[in-house]
Amino acid sequence: MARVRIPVAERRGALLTAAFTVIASRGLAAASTRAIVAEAGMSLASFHYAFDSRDELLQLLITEVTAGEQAAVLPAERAGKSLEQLLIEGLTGYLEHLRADPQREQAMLELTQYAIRSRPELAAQQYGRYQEIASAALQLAAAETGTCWRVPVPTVARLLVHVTDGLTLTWLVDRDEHAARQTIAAAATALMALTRPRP
Amino acid sequence: MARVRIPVAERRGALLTAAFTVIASRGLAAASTRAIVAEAGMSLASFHYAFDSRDELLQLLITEVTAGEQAAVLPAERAGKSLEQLLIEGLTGYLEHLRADPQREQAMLELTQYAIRSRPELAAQQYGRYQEIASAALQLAAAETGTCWRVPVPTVARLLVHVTDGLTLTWLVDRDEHAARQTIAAAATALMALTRPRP
DNA sequence: GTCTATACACCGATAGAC
DNA sequence: GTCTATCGGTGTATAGAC
Repeated sequence: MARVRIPVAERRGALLTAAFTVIASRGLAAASTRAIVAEAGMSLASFHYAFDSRDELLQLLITEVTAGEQAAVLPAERAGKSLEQLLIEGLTGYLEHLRADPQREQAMLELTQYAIRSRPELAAQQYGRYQEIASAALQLAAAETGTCWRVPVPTVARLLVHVTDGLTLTWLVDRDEHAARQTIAAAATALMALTRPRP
Repeated sequence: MARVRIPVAERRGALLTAAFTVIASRGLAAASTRAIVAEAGMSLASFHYAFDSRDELLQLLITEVTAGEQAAVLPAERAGKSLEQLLIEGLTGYLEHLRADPQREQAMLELTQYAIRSRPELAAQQYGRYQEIASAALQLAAAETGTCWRVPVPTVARLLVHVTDGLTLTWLVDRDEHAARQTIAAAATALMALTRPRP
């Protein structure tokens, strides 16, 4: 092994990255401490120098990875577009993100389920963050298109998160891009029923 | 142990049931062959007499459990109700089903993710079945309310499955029944945008 | 056919040399 | 601080008595 002194914070970061890589490529069940240190090129003992336990690493991984989620739902170029168009483009952008790295989203799902069983409050925090991101995007999109929501924005946000979750699960299962695009268009049309022009 | 001869088919059934019980209560990761036979009150050797491997049992469990899914989405009493009302009642019925046995749905999710990694075609079959059930329910509900769908029914069905998946995941995470009901109402309103009166 | 006993790989975690 | 070596435990699967 590479008998080199590495600051513990850096080691922890490397182990977190390695753990996510292993989970994404081979699943949470295969993410043993040994598999993680092999991925990171460290010895097994270094793992337990940086973390007390595998469980501690996984819990930290959940919070880290959730915090890193970006509001990728809003398209960059928004001028002159309708809200329905923004919804379609936003969801399509998410689909592209999913297609570009399916294993990443699958890893997120596995971590969520692990969290539900072992640390429910972490899972709740993760979903709270998703809903905040969705709320902000929905609010901004409405504001920029002279529209407002007829039901409370958090409720629409929750529904939008349902749609992205469903999109993720179903696409991971059947990889049917055409059906996914059709569904996105239908979802956007449906969501428009929850809006009205700004008075 | 209970040195009694049991037909192999019966043993397989008992092991499948026991496996699902263990997965629901303690998670797929905890569903070792030892845990399963303990739940079933058998010896470990009986497991490998009935199944070649743990993996074979899990694959069979996925197909069995999927086939047993019922179209619980349609309310029983439908006369004189609007389509929107039917959608609300159907989704609320699903929420009640989820609240009554959360661990069951969590087990289904864990099995789905296992299938995505190990036998994608099984997962695809599972979701295909969900979409068929949803399609049939949507078609019937529209027919009974003098309505028709403006987009292809399979597309609406896919969206509806997204909503139930999202409902499941988010509710398992935050157990917020009030928010779930608000979201169901919003989803029903939104879906109505995909209908028109029958000509 | 059904059991007990066991083989053998891998797990998380730690002791102790350096 | 970082390593190698090893502990005690559990995993899947099987051998062999009955």
